[in-house]
Amino acid sequence: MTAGALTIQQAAQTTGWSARMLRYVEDAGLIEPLRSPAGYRLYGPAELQRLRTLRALLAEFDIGLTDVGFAQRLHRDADLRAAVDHWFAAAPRRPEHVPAADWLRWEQDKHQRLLNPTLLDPYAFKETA
Amino acid sequence: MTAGALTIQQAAQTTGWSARMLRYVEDAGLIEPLRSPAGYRLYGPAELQRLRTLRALLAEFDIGLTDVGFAQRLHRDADLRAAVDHWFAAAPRRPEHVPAADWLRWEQDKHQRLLNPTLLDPYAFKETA
DNA sequence: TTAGCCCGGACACGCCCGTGTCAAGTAAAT
DNA sequence: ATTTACTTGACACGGGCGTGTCCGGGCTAA
Repeated sequence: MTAGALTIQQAAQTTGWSARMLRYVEDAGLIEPLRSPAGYRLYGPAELQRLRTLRALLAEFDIGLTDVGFAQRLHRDADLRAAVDHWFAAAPRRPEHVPAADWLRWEQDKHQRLLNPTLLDPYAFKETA
Repeated sequence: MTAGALTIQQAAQTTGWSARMLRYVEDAGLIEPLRSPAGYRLYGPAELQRLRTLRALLAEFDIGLTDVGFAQRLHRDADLRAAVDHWFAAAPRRPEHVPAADWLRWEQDKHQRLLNPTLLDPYAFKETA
């Protein structure tokens, strides 16, 4: 069995994680090793490489496992990705060279323009209970 | 002043957030309203709309503000985005129709193939202290 | 001027994240 | 057969997230 895949302890020492964390990473859905018939986790070279790069990723950008988990969700759930992208697309990216006061006036003007009786009042709030 | 932009309390009631949360959302870097000369937050229609869609986003997908914050980081930091994408690209997306045992053998074979003396041993771990 | 908003800062509190450790049961190695 | 390693499950605990609340001080409108 020492042939092709490493056991969790060996994988831990070879990647710098702890065995506990390897299970935790698996719970997070990030790296799910194969199992032996008896249920032992078997880490192949691909998993080991991914574990190392994951470590580097977390360290280099100071992010958490949950962040990568969310990125994975973003990566897989097209609806979520679309919704988030759409939200960012609505960002009021005011140009830096416009003084805040002027931009406020422009915002106010836009508000007036938006007060079209055929549209809902943008100030209204309906509780989505 | 009741003309074009709403004060924090009004914005809160009109969007369903609390004033406290509006400040928190601002701290998270997600929605940063303009300020009056005296420092009062001024929420325009764009901010209000974004606040509402943000609420819907969090509720619909059961995600947190930090998740959206991370998505924003992903959205802005090209290096981070590239690193994360690269990590996902290395995912061992084994096809579902291949039995685990066979796939393990394939992995082992790949491991053997990778044991090229010109490459680093994929099992090696160097502490990046 | 006085009542009512706003500001930043802080304390509090419950819940989740990351991590170690321990326990009871099963598999592997010697 | 015994020791070692793996499994799941749990308790613990420091830190951050999400949120309310209260404070002391500045702004604003009646």
